[in-house]
Amino acid sequence: MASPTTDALVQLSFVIQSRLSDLASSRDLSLTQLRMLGVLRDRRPTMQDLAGHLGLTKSSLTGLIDRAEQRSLVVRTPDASDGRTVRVELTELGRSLAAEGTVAMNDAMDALLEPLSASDRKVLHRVAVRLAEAGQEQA
Amino acid sequence: MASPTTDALVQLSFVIQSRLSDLASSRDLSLTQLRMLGVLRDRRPTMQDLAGHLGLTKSSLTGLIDRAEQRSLVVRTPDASDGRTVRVELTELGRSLAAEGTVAMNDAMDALLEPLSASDRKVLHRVAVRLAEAGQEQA
DNA sequence: TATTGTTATACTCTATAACTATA
DNA sequence: TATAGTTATAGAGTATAACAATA
Repeated sequence: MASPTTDALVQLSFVIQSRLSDLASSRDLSLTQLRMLGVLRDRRPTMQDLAGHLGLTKSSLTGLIDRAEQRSLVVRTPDASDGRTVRVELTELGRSLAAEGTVAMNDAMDALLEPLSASDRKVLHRVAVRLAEAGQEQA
Repeated sequence: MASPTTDALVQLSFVIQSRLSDLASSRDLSLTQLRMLGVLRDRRPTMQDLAGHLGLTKSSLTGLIDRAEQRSLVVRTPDASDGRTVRVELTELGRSLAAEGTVAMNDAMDALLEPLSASDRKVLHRVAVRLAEAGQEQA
């Protein structure tokens, strides 16, 4: 048997992912696309950097950006200083979808956390920050 | 901007999913297949029930079980009392993989939680149980 | 008629390997 | 040669709609 804490944490992560997935697909986005839009809100990365942020190979990213570009969510722009490099940025449409997605995410998480006491929320916040940092460093 | 708590929780869920994914793919399983094996550890469900547990359509499940059956992880068995119904159960190989996966999951979660104090773990446990329950009821 | 499951089809996501263009 | 990105190819996962078999 899985330990009770393992089980609860894993289940919670599936609950969160499922909320995010629903929220994305109600806007005809995949979860990967929603993450990608989120990353681009404050960056104009190269293809390779973006692949790194999302944990994808460069060829996977090519396809992802192809589909997003077809939908006018992002554009590829040449890099002035290196002819091999391509930078990706949001279009206006992409930016508004990204902003909308962020609001929806906050609402969904607020709803999920609603049953918790203020002190539990505080602890959860602190613990989540710490674990997320530790987890991403290791990866 | 996403609220700090939303951000941390969402990131944490991605960290957990990524750990689980790694753990699954090191055994040549997808995360969905690993979940499916976990569900079958203590059930012998119909195709439809299993689809419900995993949040998939019946046709998606047909493909998933086709692939798992080709790898001898599960078997389809006819239901004695209803000729339309198919039940799915683990093979010995599937059962040992499922058990191994559970152990690996516990180890991975223990490693992730290692930096937390005992009291933080206690709160996290209680909160995760509560949120996971609430989240799954709603779904 | 209603239910259970499969098939046909299509699309997204992902990867590996080979390729092109630039440095 | 090395790096950035794309293309070719393949397979998993997912869904919708049409179908077959059973109830």
